[in-house]
Amino acid sequence: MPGNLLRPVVQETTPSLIARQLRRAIGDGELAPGQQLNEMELSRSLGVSRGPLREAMQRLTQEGLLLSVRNRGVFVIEVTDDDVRDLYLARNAVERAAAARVIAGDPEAGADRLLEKVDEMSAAIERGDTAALTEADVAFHELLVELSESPRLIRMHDTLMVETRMCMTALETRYASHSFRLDEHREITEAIRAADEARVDLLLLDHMRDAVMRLTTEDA
Amino acid sequence: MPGNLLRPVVQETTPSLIARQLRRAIGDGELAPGQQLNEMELSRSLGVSRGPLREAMQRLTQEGLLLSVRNRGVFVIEVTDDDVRDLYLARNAVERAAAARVIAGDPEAGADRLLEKVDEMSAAIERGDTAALTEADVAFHELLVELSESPRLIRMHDTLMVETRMCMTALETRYASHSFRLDEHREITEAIRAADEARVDLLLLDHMRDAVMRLTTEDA
DNA sequence: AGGGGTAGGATTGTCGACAATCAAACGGTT
DNA sequence: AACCGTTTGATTGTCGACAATCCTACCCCT
Repeated sequence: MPGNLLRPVVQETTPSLIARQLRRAIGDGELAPGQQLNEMELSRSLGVSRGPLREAMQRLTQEGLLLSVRNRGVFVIEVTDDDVRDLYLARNAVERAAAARVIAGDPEAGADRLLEKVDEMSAAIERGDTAALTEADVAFHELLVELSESPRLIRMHDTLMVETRMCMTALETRYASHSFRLDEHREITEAIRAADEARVDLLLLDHMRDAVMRLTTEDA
Repeated sequence: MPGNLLRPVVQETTPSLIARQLRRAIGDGELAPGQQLNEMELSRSLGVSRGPLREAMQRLTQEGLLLSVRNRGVFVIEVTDDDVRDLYLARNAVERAAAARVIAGDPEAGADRLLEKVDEMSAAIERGDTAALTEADVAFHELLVELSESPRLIRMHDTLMVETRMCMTALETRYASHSFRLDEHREITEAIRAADEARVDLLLLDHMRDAVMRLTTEDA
């Protein structure tokens, strides 16, 4: 036995790989909101046939990232202000539950891991690297949900975060100066360490409200 | 203008239709947990080609209802006790947020609609119709989330409810005598009407705990 | 008898081609 | 000039066929 470091070989399926590529492209804005996805063109640039590509697009359609219109094609969704509000409502629901799980589990260890991400944000701010800041911000929330160790919360959250990333890149200009958000993340982390669920709920809600304000024009 | 009652024609896409069929079949147990889905056979019985069927299966794979293994095929997921717990954890997260939205909106109207479902459950119990009882139970929770008017909560919840239904039908025997759950639903409804969010949270959590207890063998 | 290797059958993965549908441009008519 | 019908080009929807992979059963060898 050459050690336990040989994982079971799980070949990922092709549509799954393509789907991930598309998700990244949407999140990074390479595929703009409203844009139609030309199957022939996309399949060529991805080096696959239309079949697997179509299967991958169905996955994103199910996630709500693409909009499929019969005999017309699939389009990247356009997020309205209402969508942003709904997006953060859903994120709040998921992250709140995840935080509760972390608190019920090992809040100390979780807080330590989360602080690393806060430090990354801090470093990104020092360098004035807004892209890295956004990444660290996203990573913080993804880690929070991962720490819950709930497959379903994680899956739902992943979908929501692609949309979030899409909004952030689309409105990068308006989203620029969020240096003060650093403190918000730190407070959330410490509230988790203190196992103060009520306070975490409150802080998360505020955090989401801030983001919505920043990402929408008219506020509801 | 012949009235405003002509909706815009939205042709549903074929994979979407197939996906719904598959979801229903899985929820009703026609496709048993762990069973492999033979593409050729299924496509014949659905009257479509393998292409659209595969696209539909990718949708369910994304939802977590099917498990796709490369070069082996797709299988209906088998829900372990851990899965049941996670399932209800996720459901609690979604329904809790939905209830909060209802309370923030029009709790009176929502409670009225919910009471209808409770009455349906009551009627089903009178008739001894367990199938109808299960349906009404599911309908109650689906309505609760629909009332939130949150597209994302609704979409996530729909997925979770297919799994729930699958568990219920798989363990129908053990799940039989849930007459007392009627009161739980009524209490939840009235707590919503009273706009007592904390109480709704508590009742929902209890409700979920009950269900998990009933659907699992070993309790965590 | 046990183990390993090998052929067979079946299923999935991928591709290319054809049919169906749609949006836009064109041309004719009033 | 405005409107309507038609044609055209392009894109999607669907299908069948071929290649790749895997599981099973069988056979041979030790």
